[in-house]
Amino acid sequence: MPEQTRKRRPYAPRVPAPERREQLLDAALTIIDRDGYDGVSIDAIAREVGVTRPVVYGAFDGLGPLLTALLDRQQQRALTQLYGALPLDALGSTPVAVVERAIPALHAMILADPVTWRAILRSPANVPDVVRERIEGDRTRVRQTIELMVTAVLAPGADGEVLAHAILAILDHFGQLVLAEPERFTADRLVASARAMIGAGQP
Amino acid sequence: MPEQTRKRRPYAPRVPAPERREQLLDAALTIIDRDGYDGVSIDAIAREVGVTRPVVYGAFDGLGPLLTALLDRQQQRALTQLYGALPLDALGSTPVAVVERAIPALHAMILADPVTWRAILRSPANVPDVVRERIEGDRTRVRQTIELMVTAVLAPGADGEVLAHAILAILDHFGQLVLAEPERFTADRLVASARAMIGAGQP
DNA sequence: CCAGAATGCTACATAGGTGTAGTAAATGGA
DNA sequence: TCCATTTACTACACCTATGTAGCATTCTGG
Repeated sequence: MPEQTRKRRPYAPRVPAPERREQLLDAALTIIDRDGYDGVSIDAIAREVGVTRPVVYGAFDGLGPLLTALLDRQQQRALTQLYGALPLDALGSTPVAVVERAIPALHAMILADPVTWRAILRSPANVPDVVRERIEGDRTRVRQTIELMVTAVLAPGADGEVLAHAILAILDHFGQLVLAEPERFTADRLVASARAMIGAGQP
Repeated sequence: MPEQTRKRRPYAPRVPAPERREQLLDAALTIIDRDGYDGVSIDAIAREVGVTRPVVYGAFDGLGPLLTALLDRQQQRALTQLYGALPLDALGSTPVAVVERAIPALHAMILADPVTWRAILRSPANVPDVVRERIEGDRTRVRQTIELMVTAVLAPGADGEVLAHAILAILDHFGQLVLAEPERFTADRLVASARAMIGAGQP
């Protein structure tokens, strides 16, 4: 009987459940960074870790819960970084001063953890609903924070809502530029342009 | 033999090839608008039209070529609209004047053909390569046009490249706001905010 | 009215993904 | 040492999508 047990797959190293969960989340993040959100699937994650699908199902209830857990893990990190970088104590400061503090801080923040920020900034509209709603919610909250800063710094008559949208759109796009070409888009360069935009004639 | 010909599918209306092609492109656009780019597939398009897949393959060589054809059709329309709305004769004008002309024009343009613009503005990173490259190329060209306008209007020392990125990011996002909530984000409101941003103290 | 061209359908093979039931191996404590 | 637990694997059933070969139907011009 030579063909009896035809090459059983070698066992992957046995790993306790909690550690396996972390490992799977890492794998998911790696895939997102390498192949984009489209590449993420239970199957791809299992392959990335060198394990079979049932192992993944043993650790998470499916792709949605897994990605939610991934967000849970990255979210605190990211938001902490972000709120640390935003000059929340902007009251009484000038717009230019705010920009000159915020942009370099955000620039450094992104380059310090590019994988996380690529996953957030490049997150497309087609991610699983759980993920999209989550990221959208965070964006909204950040935008509202920006709105507070805007109305604190600018004339009270300004349209804080729209300005906050515009600022976040710029920051978002600047972030993507930095991630794509860090050497070309330095903090100084972005600050200079931001300063030019707020109006060179500002006090 | 009662079960001999078990319900053959009723023939869809016969349509000459060129008309069928248009119909399929319309269906693809409808699906993109309704379900996003993820919903688009040969299968979905065939279903949308009420026809079987081989019919689609008879008209196009696959999803890539079909979407390319769709872009071909929408592109001229969109770019014509866009370059008509952009104040290319900006030299000698003030930034505020440029904004006051451009934003209402863009606003009207988007609301006049929301389906096309949703397909462009919401196009995510994960569309088929053909489409992504195409839209990216167009964006780059538009951005370069903006860069020309910027350097024409602003001080020659300004960083045209970064400013063009920022402006396009804002316009892009404003477009999405208008598409999402046209009543809330009127042209006037967006113009006012843009004016505030270029600096209230500008001449 | 009746070919033959044009158009549409069925059916199949292929590929990748989901989720699960049942089984096999490793591990640690009695 | 041996058994129970934990962990991992196999195998299957199912789904959706791609792409194609061959057959069926409709239409049109002679």
